[in-house]
Amino acid sequence: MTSPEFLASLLAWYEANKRDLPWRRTSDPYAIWVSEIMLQQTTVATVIPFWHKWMERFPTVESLATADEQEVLGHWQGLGYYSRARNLQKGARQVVEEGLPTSAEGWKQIPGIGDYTSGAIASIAQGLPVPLVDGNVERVYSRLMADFSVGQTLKKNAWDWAKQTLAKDRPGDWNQALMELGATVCTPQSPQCHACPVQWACRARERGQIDQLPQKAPKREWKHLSHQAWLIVSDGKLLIEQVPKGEWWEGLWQVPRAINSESGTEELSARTHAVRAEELLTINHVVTHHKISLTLYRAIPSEKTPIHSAKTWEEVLAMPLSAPQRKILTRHRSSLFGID
DNA sequence: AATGCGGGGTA
DNA sequence: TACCCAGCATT
Repeated sequence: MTSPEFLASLLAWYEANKRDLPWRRTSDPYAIWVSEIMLQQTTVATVIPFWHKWMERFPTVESLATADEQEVLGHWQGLGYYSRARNLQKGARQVVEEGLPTSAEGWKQIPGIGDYTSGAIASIAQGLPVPLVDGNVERVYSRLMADFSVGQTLKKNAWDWAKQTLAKDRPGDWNQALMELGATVCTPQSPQCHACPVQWACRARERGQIDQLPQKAPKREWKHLSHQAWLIVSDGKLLIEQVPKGEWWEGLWQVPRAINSESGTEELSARTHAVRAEELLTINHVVTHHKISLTLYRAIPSEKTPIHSAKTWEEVLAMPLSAPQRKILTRHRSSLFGID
């Protein structure tokens, strides 16, 4: 498996078939770092436009380190998992203080960087001989070696294999070749085995078990959540608030929201000094293993309602909002004014 | 080892 | 709806 033929076949295939991704046109460790963080649990196609906009606004570690957090979150809006953005800025500040890490272990000390990302930056941006395992590598490994294990066991086996297999003279290309194979040929559904440069080395293909690998872990149960949000309009402006620290969507903005219950209604009433009126619409939002039902109500402000902090529709929609808030506000506005 | 994170595109 | 994406941090 670690034969010279195996390494040479995959590397040659990579050279001839690699996608032209924007972060492959730079060797700037910061630019590659940004791409790797964005690519955590996020597809390449989604990331590309965000990466361009980010690099335009925050072209250097210094520019990110000194940026306003609201602007950082704003540029992340739509990518999700916002702790990635907060950690990226923390990391930028750390690097400005201490300099760039010079090893995978060093990168791992930076918030938001774990086993995969430290290996990726060290090997791709710095040419260091360290392995990596992501979802692609795990799948490629499980098929090549016909490993039917699941979860942590599969992950550990894949790491052991990646360490042994690593092409130490070209670690960055090798790691990307493995991931590229998984992303474009050895795909989860309908893998293109006939186009695979190492099909001759694949035990799952030899045994006709490609469709059974990798083995899936049992899926988790859905958790159902019900939230309510209040649309408090005064003089054409909406009352909004920043999500407090420790809550979901911390640091983003929202129209006042609580769980959809008696106590939630009381809480919102106490917080906004408004009175809940008619129901406007409900949206469903799915994230990870949660199904969130969010209902928007109109609410009537009182004299004590802090309407001085209200903002126009345009201002609100320009702020960093959580996905469900953006969805429900956009949908309601279009039903009001017939615009998107 | 399991879970929280609180997204999003695609078949 | 199901699947899963260049995962990480916390418990």
